[in-house]
Amino acid sequence: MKFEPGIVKTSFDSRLGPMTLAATDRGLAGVWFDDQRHRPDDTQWPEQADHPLLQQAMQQLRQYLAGERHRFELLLDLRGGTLFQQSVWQALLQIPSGSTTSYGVIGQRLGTPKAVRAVGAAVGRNPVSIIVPCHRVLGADGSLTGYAGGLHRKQALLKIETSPE
Amino acid sequence: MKFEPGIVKTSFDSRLGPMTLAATDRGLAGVWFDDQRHRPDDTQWPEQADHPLLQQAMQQLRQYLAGERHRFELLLDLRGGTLFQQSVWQALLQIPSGSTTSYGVIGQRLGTPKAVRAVGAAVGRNPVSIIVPCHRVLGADGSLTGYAGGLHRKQALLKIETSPE
DNA sequence: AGGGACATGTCCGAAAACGGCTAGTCTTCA
DNA sequence: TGAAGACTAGCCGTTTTCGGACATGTCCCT
Repeated sequence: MKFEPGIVKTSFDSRLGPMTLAATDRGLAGVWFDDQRHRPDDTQWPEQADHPLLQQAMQQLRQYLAGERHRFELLLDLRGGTLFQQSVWQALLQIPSGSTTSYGVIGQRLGTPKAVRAVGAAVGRNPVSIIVPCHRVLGADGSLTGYAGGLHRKQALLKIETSPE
Repeated sequence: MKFEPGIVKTSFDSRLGPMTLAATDRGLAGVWFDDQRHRPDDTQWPEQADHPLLQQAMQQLRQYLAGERHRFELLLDLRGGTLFQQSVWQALLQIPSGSTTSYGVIGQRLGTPKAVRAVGAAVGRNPVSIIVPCHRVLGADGSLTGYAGGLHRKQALLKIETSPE
C-alpha cells in the first residue's frame, strides 16, 4: 500500500489500546491499532496532533467506543490499495452498524463470487479500522474468523454495536 | 526507474535523430534518442516546449553535436535509479571530453572491482544520454562494446569529441 | 460428518535469468 | 614464435519469474 507524501499522523490511547490516525489533504486515510498486522511503516510521517480532521476522528472514535455513537461523519481518503481492494472497502461501508455479513456475500455483490479468499485478504488490508467496518465480516457459518487487530478486539467491537443503549 | 509527477518533456530533431528531453523542478532529468533502449514510458508526461531548462539543454546539445561545444552547463536531476546506479552515473561525469575509460576501471573507482557487468548494466540505464557521457566507456581492450542508442551513435559521438576543431 | 481439491487477487520472499564485462585458456594461421 | 580470434568460467546489481500464503466457500467423494 502506498501513501502520498503529504500525509500527517497522530496517536492516542483508546479503550482498546493505543492507536494511530493518518490524514491526507483529501480525508482520513488510516486508523490502526499500534500492534495490529499489515500496519504501514509510518516512521517518516510528520506528527500533527492539532490537525482538525484527526481531532474530529479521535473524538468520534472515543464516542463510538463508549457506545455513544453509531455512525461516523468523516471524509475518507481510501485511494491507497488496488482497484479490487477499494471495491471491497466500499462494500464494507454498506454494512449497517449492528449487522454482519460474510466474505462470500461480499464476493457475490462484487460480481466475483468465487474470489472469496481474495476478499478475505482485501478485508484484512483495510487501512481505516473500525470506521470502515471490517469487523462486521464473519465466516459463512457466523464464526469469528480473523481480525488484523486480534479476535478479542473484533468481538469487543461487535459487542458494542449490539449492546442495548 | 521512477520519475516524479511534476515532470515535463519536449522533443526535437538532432543531427543523430529525433530526441526527447525531460525536466523536473530540480533539473534536467532525461535525454533520450526516441528509438533507444531502456526508454521510459513518457506518454503521460505533459509537453512544455518553452521550458527554459529544456530550451537551454536543446541548444547546448545542438552546439555539442556540431562540434562547437565540449562541456555542458546544465543543472542535472539524477535522482531516479538505485544507489549503485547513481554512483556509476556520477563516475561517468568525471570522464573528461575526448578521453575514454573502461567498465572495469569504473568498478575499481567505486570500490567494487569485480562488479563489472553490474557497471555495464548501470551505464546502459543512464537516463541523460550524451550529457552524462556513457559513450566514453569502452571494453577493457578498447573495443566498442555497446550503446543503448546504437553503436553507430556511440562512434559518432566519440568522433565528434576527438576531431580537430 | 469429515477430508480434499479448487477457485481468486495480492503480497512477499526466494530463486533464477540477464546483461553495454574480463581475464584466462586454447586454437589457428602466418 | 606470436598475434588475433573463439570459448569459458567467474563476477554482481537488477529485473523477472515463480511458488506459497492468506481473516473463505463450494463441491464432490467417502
